[in-house]
Amino acid sequence: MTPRRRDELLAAARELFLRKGYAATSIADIAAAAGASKAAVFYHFKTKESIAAELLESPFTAVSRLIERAEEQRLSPAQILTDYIDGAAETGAVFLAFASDPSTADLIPQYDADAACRRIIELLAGPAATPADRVRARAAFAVAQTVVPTLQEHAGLLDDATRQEIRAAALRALGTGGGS
Amino acid sequence: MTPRRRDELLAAARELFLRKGYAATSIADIAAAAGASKAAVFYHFKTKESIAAELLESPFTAVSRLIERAEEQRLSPAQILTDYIDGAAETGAVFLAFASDPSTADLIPQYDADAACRRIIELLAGPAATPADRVRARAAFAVAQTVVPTLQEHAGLLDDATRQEIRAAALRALGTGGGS
DNA sequence: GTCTATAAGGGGATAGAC
DNA sequence: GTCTATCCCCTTATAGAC
Repeated sequence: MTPRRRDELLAAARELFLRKGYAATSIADIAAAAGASKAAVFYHFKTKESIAAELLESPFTAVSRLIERAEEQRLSPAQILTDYIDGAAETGAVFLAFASDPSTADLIPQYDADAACRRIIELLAGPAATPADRVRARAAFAVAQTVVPTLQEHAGLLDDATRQEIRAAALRALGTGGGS
Repeated sequence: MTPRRRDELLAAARELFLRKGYAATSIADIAAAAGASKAAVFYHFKTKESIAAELLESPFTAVSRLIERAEEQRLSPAQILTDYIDGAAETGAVFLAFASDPSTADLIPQYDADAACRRIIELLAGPAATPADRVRARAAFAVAQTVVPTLQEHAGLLDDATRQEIRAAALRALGTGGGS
């Protein structure tokens, strides 16, 4: 009932997609990293794409929900950044890694990480944003993205102090007090 | 004497590497984008790698020289960030794009963009850096990297005001006055 | 469920005509 | 210099034995 192998393959795929990118990772790479054969991969997953889709599903819906809440409840930039950073830290930065991997553009149309990022930046910039506002919003979002390399250096774990430090830097980059 | 075709191919390759990433861009893509055949690409360039190497050479040496100067003359974080952003804006952000494309890791050992980025972050963090210092240095560097999407939105041109805005956001993220 | 073997296609790269 | 045609390997994906 518990297909352990499947999880090992999924974990191997995640690690490789994060380190080498989606396009540069082959099914053979994934199989070898999990100590299995290529055919085993295709027994557990229909296509290479579907592996990416499975890895991305939960992180992507988390970000989507954040965007919805931000729009409906008019969350402040500080709240958006905090939620985004916490979510990224918890889901192991898969969303960010895929969003910044150009070879995954248009891979899974339902999970358009790039569009989600652009929307978040718009929300950070505010309703009547000037070009300068957008530059600052992009800067703040870029700081939030540093959870990826930070996670990699901290062996997949982000302590609270580090998370706060990233959040503070993002807010400073945004250049506001963080209020509504 | 002036092989125009070569420059067109180089320009097409740059555009595609930036948009889709190195691994996801095929020789056929490059040839089609320049209105040529695959064989034409291999007449002008020995390998696909060599195209990347040629695109990366000038931006990489610019960054290398910045690192050398920063080490020898003990440049301040503000000076390093300013130079880096200006250099990135001038070289069309090729360096940054390759540095953030995971599929180019170890492509050209001489041009290790990732190592260069880590070195710059160390220099920004300072000699006796705490973990928090490193987080802030990474944040500032991440802000500098936003020249990539910003250039893309501004059709390859960064006006002085925008450049200053990015620079200011990076310095705020770093959390210092920008002094020595 | 996992394997070996293989099909089908795309990738980088070459040969040779023009 | 540029093309068409081709080579060969690697990639995704499938078939079928165990």
